Amino acid sequence: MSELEDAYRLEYFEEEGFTRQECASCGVHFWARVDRETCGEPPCDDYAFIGTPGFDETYTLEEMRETFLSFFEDQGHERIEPYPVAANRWRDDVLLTQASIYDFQPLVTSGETPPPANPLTISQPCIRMQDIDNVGKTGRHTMAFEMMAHHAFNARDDADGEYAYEGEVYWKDETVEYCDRFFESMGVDPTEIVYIEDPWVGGGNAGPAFEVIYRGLELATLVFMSMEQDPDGEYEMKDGNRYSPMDTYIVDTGYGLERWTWMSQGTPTVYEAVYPDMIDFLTDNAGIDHSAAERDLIQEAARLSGYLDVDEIDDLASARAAVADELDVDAAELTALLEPLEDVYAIADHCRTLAYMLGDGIVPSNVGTGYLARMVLRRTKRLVDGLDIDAPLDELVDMQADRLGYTNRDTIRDMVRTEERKYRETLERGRRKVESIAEEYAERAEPIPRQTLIELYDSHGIQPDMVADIARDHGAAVDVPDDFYGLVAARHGEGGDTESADERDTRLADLPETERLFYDDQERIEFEAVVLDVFEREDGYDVVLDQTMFYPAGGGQPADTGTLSTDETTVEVTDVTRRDGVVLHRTADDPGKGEFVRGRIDADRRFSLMRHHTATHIVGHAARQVLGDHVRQAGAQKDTDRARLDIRHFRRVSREEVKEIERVANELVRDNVPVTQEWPDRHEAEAEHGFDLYQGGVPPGQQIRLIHVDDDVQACAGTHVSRTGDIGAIKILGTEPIQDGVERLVFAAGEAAIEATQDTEDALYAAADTLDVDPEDVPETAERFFQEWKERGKQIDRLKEELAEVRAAATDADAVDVGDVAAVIRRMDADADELRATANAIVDEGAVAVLGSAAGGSAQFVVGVPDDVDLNAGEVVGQLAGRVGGGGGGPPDFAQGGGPDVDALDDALDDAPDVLRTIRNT
RNA sequence: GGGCCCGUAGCUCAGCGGUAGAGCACCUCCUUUGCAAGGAGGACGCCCUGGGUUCGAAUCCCAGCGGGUCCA
Repeated sequence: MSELEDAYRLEYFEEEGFTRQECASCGVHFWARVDRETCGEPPCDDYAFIGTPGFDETYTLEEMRETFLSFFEDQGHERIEPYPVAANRWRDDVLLTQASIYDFQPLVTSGETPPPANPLTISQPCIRMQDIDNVGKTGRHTMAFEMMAHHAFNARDDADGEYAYEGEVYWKDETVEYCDRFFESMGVDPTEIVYIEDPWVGGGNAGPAFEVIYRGLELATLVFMSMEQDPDGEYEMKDGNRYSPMDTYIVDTGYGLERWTWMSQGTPTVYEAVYPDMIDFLTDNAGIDHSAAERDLIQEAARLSGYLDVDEIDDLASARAAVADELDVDAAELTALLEPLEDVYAIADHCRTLAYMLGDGIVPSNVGTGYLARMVLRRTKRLVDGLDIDAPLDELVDMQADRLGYTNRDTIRDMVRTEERKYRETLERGRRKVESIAEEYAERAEPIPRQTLIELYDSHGIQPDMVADIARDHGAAVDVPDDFYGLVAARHGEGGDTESADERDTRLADLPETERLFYDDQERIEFEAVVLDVFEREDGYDVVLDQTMFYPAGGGQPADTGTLSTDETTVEVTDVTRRDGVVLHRTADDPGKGEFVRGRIDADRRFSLMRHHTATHIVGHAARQVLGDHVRQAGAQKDTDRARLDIRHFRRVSREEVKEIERVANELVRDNVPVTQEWPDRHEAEAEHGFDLYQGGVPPGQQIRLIHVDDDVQACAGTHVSRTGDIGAIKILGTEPIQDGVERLVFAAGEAAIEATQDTEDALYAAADTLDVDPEDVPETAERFFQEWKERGKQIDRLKEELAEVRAAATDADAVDVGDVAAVIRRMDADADELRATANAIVDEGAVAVLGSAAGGSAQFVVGVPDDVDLNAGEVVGQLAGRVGGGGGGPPDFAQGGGPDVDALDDALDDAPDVLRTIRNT
């Protein structure tokens, strides 16, 4: 780490008279214009702005954002619109946007695509779930925040590769100077600013960085991203990995909008500065009312709250006690005073988090970002209930959604209400389950075991403290282990990383990118090309051409098939893939390197895939119109006879909605609008259409291909029909839930739609034929038949009872004396039900019943014994069944059994009297 | 995407190889007519679907469908 020391010696520091100093308390190195004892950051120093704002003027959140952005605009930066908080919309390695630099990873930072502007400034909404436990308690942590930033993307002049930007815009000195100047524009005395050296590591990159401290508060972080992970790298960073310099180097700054606003107001906590209206509403509603003395105490405690960071202290209670000690008040009293306020702060923050998430189209679910949204919502709900706030949660979230300017507020509220209902149901289910378990253990005077506790949480989502509460009411003890969540994690085991060793074919890397002709004319099926190379594979050959009409598998569209012909031979193309821009045609035979070939693709297959692909766009578009703007693609797969589109939605799609989607989709087909493609600059496309472009993933490159169908625009590499009318018809075949929050729509397009409809009709006609009614009468008739069938079942049961009684009445005839009781031994070939009923009837007459049957292909016995007779029916059956090669058993008064040897049945029954006598006598 | 739990009467669930059960709700009668009333009787089940194991499956195994939950 010390190897980086030189990286912090800036000319700017020299010119401005900064000196490098070491904190007497924590030992970190920092730069300041005047000599200091400590680094300025808690716990080495206290907050020095609570009640005494640190800037000349006070700002609201909106004013501060605007001030920052226009300051950097004046310094030559272009202002960029913020990205969604759902970062998985443009990258697959993270779920949520946690910093402004996320917007530009990985394609811009690696130099593959250019930034939307350079340099640029932005205020990016972010969500950091890892801060969730700190929210409300420290006074400065928020889960949702805006990171104001300016970025500059530089590439080394001596770099080997080609990069989407070149040269140096600016680097460390300018970045620190901008920071100083922005502080000065706020009226800050520059001698109070401290730059702490704090190397940064994250996401495979690293570099030197400064934390910027003013009056005890970290207001900005200036990161100089310049290294990438490299096992042979010369620098070892704090994460234990080695890093080496990279060809691009990037200024990555983060100015916390909320903290700057807070600094300007000097309120006890950041929350009061950021959303004062909501805090007022919540405190009022929760009935929190403080005396002047209490308010003073709260303010005093706030000054010291910087010590409370649950990540850095062992025990919140003792840290709180230390604060109480300092203020000379009772710790319990202080806690009682602060805790409701902390919950109010947390609620306001969580509601903002939810507004961002749901507003940006995250649908609550059991996976991915949806699961995070669900967790936040449930936590918020618990806090709201804990404070007895009677405003509905959807209204609280809506207050933040309104403030943040979202337009889909009705959908947001709908999703919140749906989630609340699901949570309530889960809690009710859990309560019943825990109650019955608690009663059981209370009765046995045992504590509820850990294993049960863990299972309740893991399988039913019931928090251990809730189990403890309910158990106490029922008088059962619970032992909640300290490392409870660790035990849960252990239950899940280790998730092994699967490494994909992608062996690069050097011959392949030397080949030029294959020209893709299918974009020029998507309906052509023949072309000519030159075979550039042929790779022998285990099961055939991969043929590389200079240009091709074959579509390689991708974007949920399967590859084309067809033939490649030379003058001498024709080879079948069975699969087509694309690697690093090179299209590989899999064939059974080698057409010959350097040969001139005519390619011909299977037109029926391709056109069917095209119809399904365009239909997928249309169905998605229609679903968005019918279900709401939050609907987006979660996956898609096209085939020749059907396609499926997985969409994010917070409810099952009803039959009515399916019909409506189908109607809207077919309307678009009948309108016969043109389907067009274009290759605009990616940033222009993003600016014009937003990230909803990337329904099927984010393509690399400076230019991206867009497909327009009516108002629908998507980045898409697939092949499409030229007019919607070419699809013919779209038939939605069904829906199925893929996971919570994701519904699959299965549909067929064109001829496949007709065939699918015919298949459905065939099934109906077959049913109608069997029932011998008209197709339209099938539902009614089926209903009637089913009712009648059930009625007959009952009737048969009644008749069997009667029959059994009649049979039993004839007992005397073939009764045998077995000691002092009578036994009826009889063969009657009937099913098990009848045997049982008859045996029961005989037992009611006071006799032992031994019945045998060969019905149903096997020998069966039923033995019944009256209450007052000392004979074990199970033993009898066991012995008899043994004689027919099987087994049996049951309770002492009524047993059943049998075996496969039907021929031995009569002999077994003949032996039955002896068996009975023997068993009675032993 | 992975793990775990659950599908039985209208509802909530028990039963976990041997004749399908309880509470609530429902219907009839009695007693009362005071806030979850009491008593007697009654009706109500493709035990999610399809395979397998077994003499025998609601019960065990496999697959599917449906619901829930935890984790990444």
